[in-house]
Amino acid sequence: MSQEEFQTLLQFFKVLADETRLKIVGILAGRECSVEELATTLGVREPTVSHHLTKLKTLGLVRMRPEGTTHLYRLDAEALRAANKDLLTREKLASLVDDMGEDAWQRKILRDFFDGDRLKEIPASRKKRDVILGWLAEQFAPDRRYPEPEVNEIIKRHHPDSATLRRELIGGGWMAREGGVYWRLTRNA
Amino acid sequence: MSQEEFQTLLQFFKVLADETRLKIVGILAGRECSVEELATTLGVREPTVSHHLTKLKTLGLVRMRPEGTTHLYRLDAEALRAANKDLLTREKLASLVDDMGEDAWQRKILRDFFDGDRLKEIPASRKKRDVILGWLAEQFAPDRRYPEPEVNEIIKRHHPDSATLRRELIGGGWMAREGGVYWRLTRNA
DNA sequence: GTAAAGATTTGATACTCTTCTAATTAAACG
DNA sequence: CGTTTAATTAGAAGAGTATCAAATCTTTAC
Repeated sequence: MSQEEFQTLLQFFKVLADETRLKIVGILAGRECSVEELATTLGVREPTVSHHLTKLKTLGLVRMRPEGTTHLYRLDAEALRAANKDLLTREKLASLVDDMGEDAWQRKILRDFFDGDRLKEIPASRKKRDVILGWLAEQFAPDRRYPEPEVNEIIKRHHPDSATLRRELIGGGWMAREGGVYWRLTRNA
Repeated sequence: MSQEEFQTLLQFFKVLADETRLKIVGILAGRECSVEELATTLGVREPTVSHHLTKLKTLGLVRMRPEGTTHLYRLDAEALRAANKDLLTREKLASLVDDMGEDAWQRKILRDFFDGDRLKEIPASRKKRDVILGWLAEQFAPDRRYPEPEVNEIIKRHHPDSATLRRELIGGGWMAREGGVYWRLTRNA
């Protein structure tokens, strides 16, 4: 599962989302630098630079090499290339949240529009109506055939306007009809 | 010039460096959503989602399509691909700060170690010594030849230990010697 | 071994930005 | 045209974090 991967990506953006830190990365892309040199170049104090460098180190973006008492930092080009590789493809992003589905929202819609088994009203917005129709379709067995009067009866358990809802179930592709007989379609996931 | 480009990149990271916002991008990568749907899915209030969506809009990462009174948002896949393209190559980063050179730091070193024309001491650290030696080399004309006594004399204007400094100038590649004659080298940039 | 240089850690302050509630706007529908 | 639904804007409270000064640590140099 990709919850960790999501957090990694988020951490990556957080680390780079600071002006000073991004400048440090830019400077180190060009040359090896000591902490003091970075501080004077950036116009900040050494502790600030140290602080930022530790954050960059957690991503593995910079490497340190001691020389005497000074610490020379440089950019890890390999890590940079790896990080940039497919950082933001649509597929990657979608996969990071694919487990966080639409369920929560759909449950809320059902809660909002149902009073027990009774449908309080038919939602005006298409997306909400689809949620209701999806639920309604599930009240029919997938492998059975229903004559029109039975369809109406089942719908009327939940809402009086069976004609409109029956039409919507057909038009939305939730159910099919041939002659006077109806059956439920299993929807494209 | 690339100051604007730097700010753009920084802004990009800032916008994506938020957990809620990154989740929104992930969700919209998979399907078109209303503000309300995003809110319930994420477990936050609508105004919060609106706030994040405006930030994402400034990057052009999301597009809005009104349907009735609801606003349906979707990810702009083209913008995403463009943003990801070479986001973080070393060359790109280096070019973003190439005008912010080492000058500030070098001036500080010269200020620290010089008292007027007199070099107070020879820095122990290699990088600092290089700055001093670079300055010292500039005291020699690039197209002249200097006998050793003259080299010593020029160095002694700034520091008594002409022997050490003369050796360092040769060893560091700042000057060259043949027989008893010295001349300045123009350094690799 | 003591001192000095350079870097890091600690603790405090200030600032930015997320999130909320409440108020406002925009659009559809009777 | 008012009413309702959905979204946005305004304003405030709170969390997170960049920065600094002071203290500590670590390594070299005399």
